[in-house]
Amino acid sequence: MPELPEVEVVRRGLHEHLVGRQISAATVFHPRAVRRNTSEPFSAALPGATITDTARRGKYLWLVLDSVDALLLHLGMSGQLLVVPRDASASVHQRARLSFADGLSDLSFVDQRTFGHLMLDRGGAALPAPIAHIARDPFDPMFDQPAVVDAIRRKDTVLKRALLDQSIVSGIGNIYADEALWAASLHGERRTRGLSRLDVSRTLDAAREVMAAALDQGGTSFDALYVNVNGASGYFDRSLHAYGQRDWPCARCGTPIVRESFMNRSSYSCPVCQKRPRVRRTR
DNA sequence: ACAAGACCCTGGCCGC
DNA sequence: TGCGGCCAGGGTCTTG
Repeated sequence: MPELPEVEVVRRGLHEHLVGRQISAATVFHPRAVRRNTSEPFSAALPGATITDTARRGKYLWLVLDSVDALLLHLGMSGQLLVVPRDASASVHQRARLSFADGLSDLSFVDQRTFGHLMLDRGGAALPAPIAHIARDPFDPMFDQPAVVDAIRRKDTVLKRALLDQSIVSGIGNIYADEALWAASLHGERRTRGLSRLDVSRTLDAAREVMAAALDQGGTSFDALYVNVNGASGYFDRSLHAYGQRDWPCARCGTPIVRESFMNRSSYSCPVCQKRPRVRRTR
């Protein structure tokens, strides 16, 4: 499940393998992979373009092209970008493929659950238009933490929901949200308006730290669906303290970690270190 | 304007 | 063994 660290690992791999190469063909195999465009722009606009750079914001990454266009990529939950030999047979779940003029290798986009997608942005802006609403992530040099802290505290919502809101701070998904909350000893259901600036800031620091640690180790992987461009899985899951650790002892106090339902997904936390707020009675 | 829930999708896994 | 149902969950859209 790619969040910021996993996407960054992929971006680095793509940068190493793709910059300077000229695209010769772009083929789309599944309409959902290009649902925010049609498939036409890919086959029409990409051939002949040279990849000059790569970039990332939050969980989105993009290839900068000398044609002024940008090829935006989002991995969704199960997307993989694989640099494969040109004659390699396609995975069953291959959704799109780029070939290059040098013929050295292809880029294969593989995505079992089809939440990932490609977008062609023709604006030429520094930040592609389709992700103009995505906030800076905690690794962005321009990330303004005091402003983000205030934005979170202005929201009428709970802390975990705010952490997952990509328009406030990007890159954090369910896994790193749970890890950051555990590290900050805060329950995700805490109302953001009742939190101190310090508590919110500590949580953001924790998110940055846990994602940095994951990045050092090549990203997190749980179900072999996430792999980097060479097909190697990350292994940060061995270092998790909360996510997926139901019934395992909390590393701080030994209390078994509990799983709770939240936003149609799972939240993991320590019932002692992360005190659940009292539910406000609504008459 | 804003918050919250629905929906999209596939395959592994579980219980019956 | 077969099958229904659940689970994983980011982002966008719809509803309230």
